[in-house]
Amino acid sequence: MTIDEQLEYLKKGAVDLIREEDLRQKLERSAKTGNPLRVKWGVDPTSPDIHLGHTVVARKLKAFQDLGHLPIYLIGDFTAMIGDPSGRNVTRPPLSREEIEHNAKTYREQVFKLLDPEKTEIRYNSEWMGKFDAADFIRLAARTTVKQILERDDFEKRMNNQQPISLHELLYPLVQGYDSVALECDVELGGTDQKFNLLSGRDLQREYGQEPQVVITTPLLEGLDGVQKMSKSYGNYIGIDEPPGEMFGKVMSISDELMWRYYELVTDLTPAAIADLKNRVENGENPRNIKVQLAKLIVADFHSHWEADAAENEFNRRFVQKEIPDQIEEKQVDPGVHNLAQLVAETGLAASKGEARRLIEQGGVKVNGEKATAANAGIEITADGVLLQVGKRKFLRLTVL
RNA sequence: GCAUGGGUGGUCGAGCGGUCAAAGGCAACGGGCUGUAAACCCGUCGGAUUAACUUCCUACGUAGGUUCGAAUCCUACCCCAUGCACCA
Repeated sequence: MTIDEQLEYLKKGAVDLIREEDLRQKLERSAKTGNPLRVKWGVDPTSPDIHLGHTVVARKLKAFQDLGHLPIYLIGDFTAMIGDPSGRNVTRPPLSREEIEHNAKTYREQVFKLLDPEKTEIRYNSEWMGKFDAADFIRLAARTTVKQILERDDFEKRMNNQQPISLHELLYPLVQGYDSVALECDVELGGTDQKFNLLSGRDLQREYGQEPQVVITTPLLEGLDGVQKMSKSYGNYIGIDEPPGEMFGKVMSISDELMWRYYELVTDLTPAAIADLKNRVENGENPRNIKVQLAKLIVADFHSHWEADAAENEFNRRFVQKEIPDQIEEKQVDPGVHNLAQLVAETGLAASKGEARRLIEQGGVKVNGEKATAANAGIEITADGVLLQVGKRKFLRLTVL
């Protein structure tokens, strides 16, 4: 690829590229000297799972890797030990060394579903931040001004909305920025919400006499609800560790509109190919088909093609032909006659007896495939077992103890 | 420390003595329809209890109080925000 082509490739889907000219220079120099660019992606190991939203950035990292550059996967274990700044109302408890180590490990495994581990550097910011003493920290803090830090969009908003900002949050951009100094990064990637922090790396590198890194931000992927950004705490995420069937189903549950966003951000399809799909829908093709294709692409990315096919088949059988799944969880109960609502609640299919009753009244509960009508019906659990279904997705086979 | 304004259900956010288990939005859940776990429409959305109209309990920062009656008024406390306190 020519430098121009590389630039185009790296720009795809990015929101900010600061500055393009700097990136061009770095690419040119790298091509000349043969030294790969050092490209950092920092993650916060407070929650152990990577979801689809993270992969938007990870893909960009992979793009650099594919061009022969060096991804640096930075695990922010030091910052994690202090606590999490993004927990706006809830201050999450600091994690222990062991928890962080554990999370970092799963992170590593997961990210290598996308990246080539042989060509990736994994670093921890405790390597250098852990050696900082209070004096070092104060010296670092002296490199910036309060006003500069408060320019960060979300700080400004929170100031205006009278929401609290604790002091240590102001230090985060500094620590994150210093990581770039320590790693001598050429490029740093992150979601658009990271823009300020990434830029602060540029500033600090300049302060420390280094060439400032290039900053590339990627859009934040909306979660399944299509409203909020994908995040574990909103429960609207697709974890890349999830089983194929689950993953497939979740993709199918996003709205037709949102699916385009997923195509753009988490698949390798070119803009032209996506435009083509859109065209097909406009010309009357069922968006469902296009969504199935998306679901398969995503499942195949993190599992395999055959598992993607299997997930599709399973999905069709269950939701199109409304058959019951092959694998059903079993639970043992005492033999004899049970009150239905009670049973549904006790087995965890509903959160409470009241909810169970409501579900039954609304026709959401089936016993052996028959819609249950009376909440207080007695049902007998025999040696043959009883198949209990709540809604379309929850199945449970009850057998005698 | 003082002053002012706040703390409401998963979340945002109304209510400011009774008709409040608490409007409305969002999220979630069930049903219908369909092209799917999409869109749309309908319903549900603290817990227990009754076949059911019901009844009971728990809940509006915490603890008390006033009142026949409190999320709403008073007192104390806790927490949050903003401002003031220095430069006279």
